[in-house]
Amino acid sequence: MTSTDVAAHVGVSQATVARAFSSPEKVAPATRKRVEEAAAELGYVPNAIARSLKSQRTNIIAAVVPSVGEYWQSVLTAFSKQLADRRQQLLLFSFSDPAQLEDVLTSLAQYRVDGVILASASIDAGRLARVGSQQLPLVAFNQPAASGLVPSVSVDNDLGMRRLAAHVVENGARRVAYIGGVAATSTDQTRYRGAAQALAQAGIACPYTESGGWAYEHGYGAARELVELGELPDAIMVAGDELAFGVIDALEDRGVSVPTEVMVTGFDGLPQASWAGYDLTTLTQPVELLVEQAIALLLGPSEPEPADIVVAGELRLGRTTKSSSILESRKDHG
Amino acid sequence: MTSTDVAAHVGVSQATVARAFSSPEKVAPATRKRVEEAAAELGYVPNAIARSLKSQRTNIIAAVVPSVGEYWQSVLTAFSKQLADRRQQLLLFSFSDPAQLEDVLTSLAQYRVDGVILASASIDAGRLARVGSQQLPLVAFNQPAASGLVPSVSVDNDLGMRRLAAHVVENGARRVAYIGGVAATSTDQTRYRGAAQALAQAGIACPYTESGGWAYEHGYGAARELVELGELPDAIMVAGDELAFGVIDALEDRGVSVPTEVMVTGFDGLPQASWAGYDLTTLTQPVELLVEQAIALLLGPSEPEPADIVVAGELRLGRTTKSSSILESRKDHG
DNA sequence: TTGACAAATGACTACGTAGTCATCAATGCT
DNA sequence: AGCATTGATGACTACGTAGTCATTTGTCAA
Repeated sequence: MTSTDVAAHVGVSQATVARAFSSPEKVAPATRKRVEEAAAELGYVPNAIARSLKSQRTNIIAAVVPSVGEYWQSVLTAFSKQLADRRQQLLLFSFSDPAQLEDVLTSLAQYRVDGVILASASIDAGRLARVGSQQLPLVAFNQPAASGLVPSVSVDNDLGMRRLAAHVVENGARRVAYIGGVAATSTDQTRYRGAAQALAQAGIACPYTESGGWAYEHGYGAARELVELGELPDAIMVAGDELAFGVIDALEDRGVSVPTEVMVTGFDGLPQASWAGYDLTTLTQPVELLVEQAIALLLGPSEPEPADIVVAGELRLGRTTKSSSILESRKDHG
Repeated sequence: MTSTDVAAHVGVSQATVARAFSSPEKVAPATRKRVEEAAAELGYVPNAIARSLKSQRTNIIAAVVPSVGEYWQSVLTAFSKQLADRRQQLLLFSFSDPAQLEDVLTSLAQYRVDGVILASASIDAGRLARVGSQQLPLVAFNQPAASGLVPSVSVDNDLGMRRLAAHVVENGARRVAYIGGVAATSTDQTRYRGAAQALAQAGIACPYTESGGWAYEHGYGAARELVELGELPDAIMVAGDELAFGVIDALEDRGVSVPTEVMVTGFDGLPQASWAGYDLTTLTQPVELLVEQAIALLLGPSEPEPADIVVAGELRLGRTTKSSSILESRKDHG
């Protein structure tokens, strides 16, 4: 069913049918009505593929996202919602292994999308630069390594971790451990640096442990090791919320009470952080705002300049760092 | 950069360049090599939009999914992964309100996708039938109401709930309450019916409480009310895992111990159900398998027939229904 | 009444690709 | 040598739309 079919049915030209849909004001009301009725009757809907070929715009935004991880799922949700409001569609390219990225980017290139959201901590700078050198509008999402190479939107990892660090110090932590995700990623590095520097100002060291991933199990495993080594710190700062959930569960499984014996902080502000079961102290990322900025860069009037938009997150205070606990237990023992 | 440009550069016809990419075996190796080199040099990539227009296949599958909910996010992940393996892309259409569905389906129709996955409990049968009456391949995912109207793939809600019910009865439950999601959805109805019938066979009534949604907060709220009314049952069967997490947290917040005082079961088998913090007894949906079936129906050689594929889930036994507890506390009191 | 002008519509074409058919050269067979 | 066969390639065209330009119709003012 094409515009030509409808045209024949109504007795007008194909051009008029096309106009009735793409610029209705250019068609006489009576004609428009007849066209619309015929279209409805015949079940005609304009073909976006053909339109895209003609207009060189697809109204499709591609998102390249890791296929796992609570955080990325929530980001994706936000993108999908906000793009729908702007009548854009989301074409999803997910990958589980950075090695697949090459393939993904290749098939992405074929679709002539209007823009690309590159969201993953595990794309190295070289590849990033290569992708960015194409002419297609690109925005890196929460990927500190992108800075300078391609336009990017990120939460302020450094500031966020500093705030969290300040918070645990205020709450009496004197010995702090840090559990990271994947040490090779810039996100991990930036967050750790923020925490370490802030703690250093308070004269506190902050040993880094790599958990090897960003999932629950990684956090669980890393915390279990920490417990088994003995020497538990007053607080464990964790690089991401999902990791932190694992950390908390590992601690409590082994009879270590959170926050009474050890405080825990996360990072991301996932929905689950607010669940009563965890009630995690974390840095909530303003996901909706970040996504809004990313979309604005992509769909903005001009080509996105390689600017780096950094947005501050919001400190969420949960039960995992209740202030009294450590101080009191310190008194008990002192 | 088009195939024509490359052709001019190499000194062959556009047709040869096109062939070099779409059916390389039809091009002499030497020619192919020259074409590939020129393409690489010029940065030419075939235009999928134009190809789609010509071939009438987009290699794109649309997924219509609710924009919220842990369960749908995990389903989406599975689809995205499995479609990538088959060199298909996923075009995402999410909606937060069933009322938006009309718009979503309209814009979907424009994209001439190769198939549609309709995944939501909240599409009524009438609308479903209307969508199905289009000629485009469609599969309803976990949507019992679709039965007979459009091809569908679902987990066996009835059987699953029966198994869970049998399990809690074996573990000594005598009074059981059911917390549903949205009573108007067929998923909710099917699951409740399964539980109620299985329990009835054991002579146990199973009052239904609607929580009003499928999210954590809904479960939390419903359980809180149950506690405040007093009269706690031995077990609470919950229509979905995410709801169940809320139920568990609400109970424990109010000092009701799970499973010692009240057992809790979920449904879905979300990743979080395996997290140590919850360790929920639930029915794990074989999501990968369900997704595989759905894709097979869509991309299969023939038009999908309105068949209903129902796959059994797997019982996951967690700590939330540890057997001894209720029986022992019963003895203590008895 | 007629010229000027705007509104409405139609004819035509390009977007980039891939399939059909035709053409041409090289090879094998009698 | 002559002819059929095969492989490689080019010319041409359609896919469905929307923009350009030309044409027609209607309206208004001089």
